[in-house]
Formats: sequence, C-alpha cells, structure tokens
Amino acid sequence: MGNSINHIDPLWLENAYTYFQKFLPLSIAEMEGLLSYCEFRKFDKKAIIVNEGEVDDYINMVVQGLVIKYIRVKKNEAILQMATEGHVIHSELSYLTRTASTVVVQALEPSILISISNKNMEAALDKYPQGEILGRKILEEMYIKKDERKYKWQSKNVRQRFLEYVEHHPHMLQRIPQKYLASYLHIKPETFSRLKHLTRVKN
Amino acid sequence: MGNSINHIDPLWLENAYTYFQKFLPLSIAEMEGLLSYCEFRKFDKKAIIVNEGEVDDYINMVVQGLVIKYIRVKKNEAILQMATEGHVIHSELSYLTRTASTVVVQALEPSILISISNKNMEAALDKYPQGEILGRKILEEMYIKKDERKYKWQSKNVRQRFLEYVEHHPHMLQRIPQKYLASYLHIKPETFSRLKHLTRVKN
DNA sequence: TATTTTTCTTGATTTGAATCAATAAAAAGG
DNA sequence: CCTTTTTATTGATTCAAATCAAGAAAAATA
Repeated sequence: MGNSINHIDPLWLENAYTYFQKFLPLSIAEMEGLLSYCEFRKFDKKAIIVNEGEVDDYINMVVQGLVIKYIRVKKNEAILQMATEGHVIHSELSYLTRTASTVVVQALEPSILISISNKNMEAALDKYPQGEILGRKILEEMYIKKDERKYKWQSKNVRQRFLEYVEHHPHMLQRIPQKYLASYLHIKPETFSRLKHLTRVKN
Repeated sequence: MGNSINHIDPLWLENAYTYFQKFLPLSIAEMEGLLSYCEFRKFDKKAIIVNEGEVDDYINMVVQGLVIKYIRVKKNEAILQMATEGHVIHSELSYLTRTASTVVVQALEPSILISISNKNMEAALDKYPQGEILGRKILEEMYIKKDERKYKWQSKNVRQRFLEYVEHHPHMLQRIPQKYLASYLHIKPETFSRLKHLTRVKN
C-alpha cells in the first residue's frame, strides 16, 4: 500500500521544485513549506496504487519509476496514461468528485511518488493563499494539454499516431511491454508489431 | 461584432442562475451581483464571435441560439463543439493563456449570449472570494466532461458514435446542416447519410 | 536451469469506413 | 420566382486496420 519514507533525496526535491516553478514563482522556503504537506510513497513493481471502486485520496508526482492508469474492460486493460519521472498521475475524476474510481492506477516498475492527500491539500490551500491559484493553474494546464492531445489525436490515422509516439518517446519501447503502448495508442498489438518492423524502429 | 443589450429577460436570468447553482449555492442577490459583471450580446446568423488569430476576451453562455466552435483546415472546418441554450462556449486556450485563438467561434443561428470579459472576471473574483472557487469548479467540470467524452469516444466505432449522438440529441438533426454533425463526429458526410437511412432516423 | 506463462511476430482473410463519382434535393441569393 | 450554390444521397471501388490463427521469442516462476 505504499510505505511512506522519511528522508528526502535532494534530487527528488529538485524535480518537484522545477515542476511547481513552471506555474508559480516560489522561494525554496515556500517550496519546502508546501512539501511539508506531502508524503513520499514507495511502491513495488505491479503494486496497485488506486483500485477500481476506491476513492483516490492523492495526487501524485512520479519521482522515480513508471506508473500507468487504465480501465479494466473484460479481462483486458485500456491504458489511459503512462507516467514517468516528473509526471503527475491520479484518478482525476475520483479525486475531484470524491467518488469511487473507475480507473486503476498501478506501478509497472518499482516507483517512488510525491503525494499530497486531499486533506493536506485543503490545509495547504488555507495556509498559502497562492495555493488556490497554483491549483487552478495546474488544472488549466492539464485541461489544455488534454484538449491539444484530443485535437491531434483525432486527425491522425494509426500509422501517424504510432510514428509520432515513437518519435517523442523512443525510450518507452524499451521500458514497457509494447502491448501497453499499443493499447494506449488504440492499436492492436499485431498492428503495432507490423508498424514497428515496417518503420525499422530499433527495439 | 455583437451588440450589447440592456434589458435582461427574466428567463435568461433564470437560465444563468440555474447554471451557476449547479456549482455553488448563491442567493438571488449574489447572482445579480455576479450578473452585473456580465454583458448580454446578440449575434446575427453566421456572425463570427471569435476569429482565428484574435484573443478571446469572453466566456459565453448561450441563452438563445446555436453557436459552434471549429478549426479551419484547408477550406473546410473541423467542428469541435456545438453549443445550444444553457451551454458554455469560448476559445478556451485563447482565453486561459491570452494567446491568439486557433479556433473560430461562430453563431449558426441568431444568438444571444451572456458573456463575461476577462477583465470583469478578475474584478468579480476580487470582490467575491467564492468566485475563485466557482471558477475552479466550473473548470473542473469542463475538465471532467472532456475526459469522459474522450473515454467513450475512443472505444466506439463510427456507427456507435452516430447512434449514441442521435439518441441523445435527436433535435440537432433538424437544427443544423448534417455535414456539421458529421464533422463533429468525425464521420464523412456520405457515411453519415448512409447510417441515417440504414437506421431509419426521421429527418 | 527448466518449465510455464505471457508477449511478440508473421501470414491470410475480412470488414468498416473512406474515397471517387455522379445525380438529386435543398437553401441562398438575386 | 428562377438561378446559382451548397448540401445530401446513392453506387462502385479501394484501403487501412481488425480479426483469426499458429508458431516464435521473451519473461516469469518454480
């Protein structure tokens, strides 16, 4: 269920700092204040972070490892997101609306997350008035990114989606079983394999 | 470019009130306070509300009429949203980031909108501390809706998308040229026509 | 390391929707 | 109202990706 760990690796802190800086200029002190509301959580390979039916209490940033989000659909899973170092992942709908999650969040590699609970988020927002603004800005960015992704997505065929993905995430082919990538791209594994060999992508 | 109109039809006020109530309990007085920051704008059929390259200053709720949002792509348009009475429409990316819009927002019927400008939004947020919360909640809803739509969308084939759409929006077939519906659903007009006749949808 | 299970590859076939094409119907404009 | 332009229908054909199938490779587990 994710062991909290106490010592904070300076590298992780820096990652988190860089992330928040994108949205709001924060001093190191403010940042540390914010981080005091967070937990570091550690998960084994294949550990389920949020299961179907649970309410997701956390927003997480991946500090180390690889975490995926998917919906189960008759024995198979449809991959919705793959998050590596520096990315934020959680069951958005469940977190925002406090309802049972319809998605599963799972570590595919041994992973370390910086997590902030719903409760602590409220507390942090109370203490830091800029927090509300930060929260909104992060939400805006998430929203816009989603929008952009949808535009692009819908105008592309399977081959184009494949090519664009491997161009932008060449490392992922080595890091994750390709059936997950295929699912994420809404391509059948057979087709994914064919495209890979047609386009001479080194595996 | 949209004439502001002064008298406020009680029906419109009620529509707006109902909309905001969904997110935050407001008294009539608070609501009227909020509305004092808004403008009512009237557009002719085919009037362009926001053009490509312009910065969108407004968030709009359709009070009467039909407004679409699309991107131009070599002489054609790809429809991204169709908004009727009670729906909110604007160039989200442009409004949020204050950059040139890549989308066009256009009235397809003579339309009346309740609009709040960026500037007035800031002012309202200053005056009404709950405004920030309202804003975030609306954004959350927009975000979640988008997410849900994407999930559903991607798992469905053309026929299913068609059937679901006409089931939920039977009136739209009479209200808008079907090439727009086809575009919105990412279906070619020929295919749309065939599906319509195969499934005996009354036109 | 050997065995089982999962994932990947490759071929043959099918199929849903796009494309091409040509006419009909409807809407817009004078 | 008639003419022009836009939109919708219907048929024939093509094509990209899914499906079905079976064996190979890789990974997990004992």
